[in-house]
Amino acid sequence: MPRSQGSTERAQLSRERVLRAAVAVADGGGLGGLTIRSLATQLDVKPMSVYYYVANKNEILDGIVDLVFGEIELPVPGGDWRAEIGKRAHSAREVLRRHPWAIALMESRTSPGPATLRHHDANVGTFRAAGFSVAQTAHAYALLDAFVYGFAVQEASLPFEGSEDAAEVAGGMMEQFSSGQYPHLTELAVDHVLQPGYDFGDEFDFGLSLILDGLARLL
Amino acid sequence: MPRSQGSTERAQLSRERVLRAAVAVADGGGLGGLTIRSLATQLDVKPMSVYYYVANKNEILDGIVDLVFGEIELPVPGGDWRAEIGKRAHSAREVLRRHPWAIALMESRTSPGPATLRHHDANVGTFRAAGFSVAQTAHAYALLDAFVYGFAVQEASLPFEGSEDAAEVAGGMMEQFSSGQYPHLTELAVDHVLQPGYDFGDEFDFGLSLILDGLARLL
DNA sequence: GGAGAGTATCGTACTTAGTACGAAACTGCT
DNA sequence: AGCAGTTTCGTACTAAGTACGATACTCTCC
Repeated sequence: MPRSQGSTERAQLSRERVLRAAVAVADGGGLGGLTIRSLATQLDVKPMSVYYYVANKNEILDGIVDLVFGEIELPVPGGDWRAEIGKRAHSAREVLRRHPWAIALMESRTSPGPATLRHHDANVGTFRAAGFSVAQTAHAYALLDAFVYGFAVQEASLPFEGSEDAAEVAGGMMEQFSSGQYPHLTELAVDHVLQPGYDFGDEFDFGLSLILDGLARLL
Repeated sequence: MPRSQGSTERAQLSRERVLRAAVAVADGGGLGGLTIRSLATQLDVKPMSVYYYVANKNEILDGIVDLVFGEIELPVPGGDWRAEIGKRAHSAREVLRRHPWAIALMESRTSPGPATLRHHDANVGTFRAAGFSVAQTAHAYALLDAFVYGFAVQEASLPFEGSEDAAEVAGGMMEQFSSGQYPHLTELAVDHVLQPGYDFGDEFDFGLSLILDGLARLL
């Protein structure tokens, strides 16, 4: 019974709408909160209706990973490679921050969608245009992406957001720290991480610069 | 009814045995294959028996993450920092290769166990002993771990193991490649990744060296 | 050596989630 | 109107986490 009463006109479903709604649900409640039923609720339909547009939940997961890849700004081959690669690294980090659940997914999905392939192609192309050999490009891209993904993993696992609430969260761990068993961790926490103004996110630029410097030396 | 017939003496359960069995199940069938029922089968008991040793499945997940951290070789503060840090990076990579499911877990768990804390403490201590300032240690460790985790994520998402079967797996993707839409990816695949002898794992040493070189320059 | 008390294991059953199967409601054509 | 194609939904089965309480075994302490 589509578009039932004619008055409360409900937009048509579509694969696109299903996947976008899935992203919204995951953003709100994590991957665990994404169930066919929660997705159906979000779309204001009954669970089985979404199965007209996707074969199964796996297809939804593949689909939203590709949507996320599509949100990352593409580097432009032929431009200033440091700027282009840096730009897309920052963009990727932002996107993964917006959709932390995507990191876990990218690991388990094995069938890349078109946005994913386009994304990788643009990156590889940027390195090649900058003068990196094919082998060097493989090295560089593997390293850079390992850093971006890994940083996102770390950032996602932080139990706090920003620097303000770091202190209180750390309070709980401090009980274990105060046993004196972890002196170096304690020092790092007390003298650095818990200081006002500390933002783990700043570590991203340090790492990115170090890596880009190292890569530049290859040329 | 413990140790029932006296003859088929079944070893006592324990939290330790439960967690080790959980690791074994996850190693065999991935995180998805780890259910209370599959775990119980592995232990040769009935599902509810494991709940005597753990409060819920979450506790199992926290527990096995800590077990995995415990498998990683610790660096020794005060030794040759490059060697020590490099050793633990390789060890971490090996361990994460043995237990690929652990990567996804580390992201979502927020209550570190003792092995986890000990691990981080040893790393931080090694940097400090090498002469890195507290702030530099934070930079260095964040960068290094981002790389190690990120590399593990990438390695886990490879649909093949070793270089032999790369070719056939790539065959499927090639259909999309051959459309000519992804020229740089195609070049990378054909001229490099699919060449005999290519092993993605080798990229690890390149990245690790580049990072350690960059860090050494800080001192 | 029997009576609790404590320890370890299990049976039953409820809940949530994915989804197969087919019915039903609506659309546009003829 | 009648029919075919499209879209949505109702019912129901299965798998998995786990609450609750029963059951069986072990270890004191008299």
